[in-house]
Amino acid sequence: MRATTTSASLQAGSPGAEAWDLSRALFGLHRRRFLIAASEFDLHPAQAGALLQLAAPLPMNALATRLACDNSNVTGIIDRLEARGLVRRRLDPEDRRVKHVVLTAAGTRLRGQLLERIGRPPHCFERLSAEELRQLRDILRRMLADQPAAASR
Amino acid sequence: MRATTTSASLQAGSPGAEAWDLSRALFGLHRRRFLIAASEFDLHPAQAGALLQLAAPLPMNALATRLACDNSNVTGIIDRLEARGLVRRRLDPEDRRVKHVVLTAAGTRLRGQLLERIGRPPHCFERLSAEELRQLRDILRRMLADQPAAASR
DNA sequence: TATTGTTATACTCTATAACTATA
DNA sequence: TATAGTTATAGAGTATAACAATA
Repeated sequence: MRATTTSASLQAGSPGAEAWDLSRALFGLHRRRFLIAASEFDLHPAQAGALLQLAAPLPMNALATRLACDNSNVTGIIDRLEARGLVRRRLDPEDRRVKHVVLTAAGTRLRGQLLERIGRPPHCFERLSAEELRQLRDILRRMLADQPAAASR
Repeated sequence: MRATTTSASLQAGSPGAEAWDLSRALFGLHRRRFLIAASEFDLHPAQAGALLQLAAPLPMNALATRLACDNSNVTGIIDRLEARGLVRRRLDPEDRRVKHVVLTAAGTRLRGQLLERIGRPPHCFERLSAEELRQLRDILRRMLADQPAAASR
């Protein structure tokens, strides 16, 4: 027995708990697609993950937070993406400690190709009716509204 | 312009496409939780991923498929989990080429602790009503019904 | 004094290819 | 001949700690 503040619909065996279990099964499917897509572009998973985070320029620091890894790892990952001409470092004129990671044209193109692969809904989405897809979208919208990308729990 | 066989509710900008985009945002959140939980138990992400796959014993081979990596990687990952007393290799009496990876008592315990961390729905689930959680569960159930864990697209 | 990013180190993961044992 | 798993190798990721530059 554990005392929690969780609402009834989120406790073990509840609809919420089961919905999260099923979500995690879907994550596994997505993860495999992601790994396969990354390898097809000769990207290490961590490199592909970094590229995907770079919809807009991001300080090294923020990138480390999003990738849930140490700052020192980002140095190496960005080094190699930079050597491949996919990103560049841009100094922040307002705080000269900070470096922003910016996609090059080639990086933008490759990121787009990566998104074409993993951005397409998986086949199991085709099992749903148009009405169910709308319901799913609306529920996820409400769940994720105003959630900063780098958050959280 | 690309010719696809995708139904109207899955094309770019459609409810289905947006639902998938939002799902991927949720995956990112889950991924960060997973990485943090793994490091708290001194597990490399790949080791934690392997442990999570081991709800039941699994041949090395099948584990490699689920982790979307080469067989040769699984050898090292399982070596280290075995050295830590979390899993053991069990020979298959029917096909002596095959080794099944089985959780030890300690491995079962650690896997349970890991699941306590990442198996709890994230805070954003609390934004949903009981009715919405039921809807979400039902939609995901239909989407994932009869999908083998190691599948697919 | 704290923060950003880098470097150095040790360990782990990853893919590839070659190898052994078994089918 | 094909498959399951291991080994060897080279390159990359990962955490930790120490460091320089900047705030």
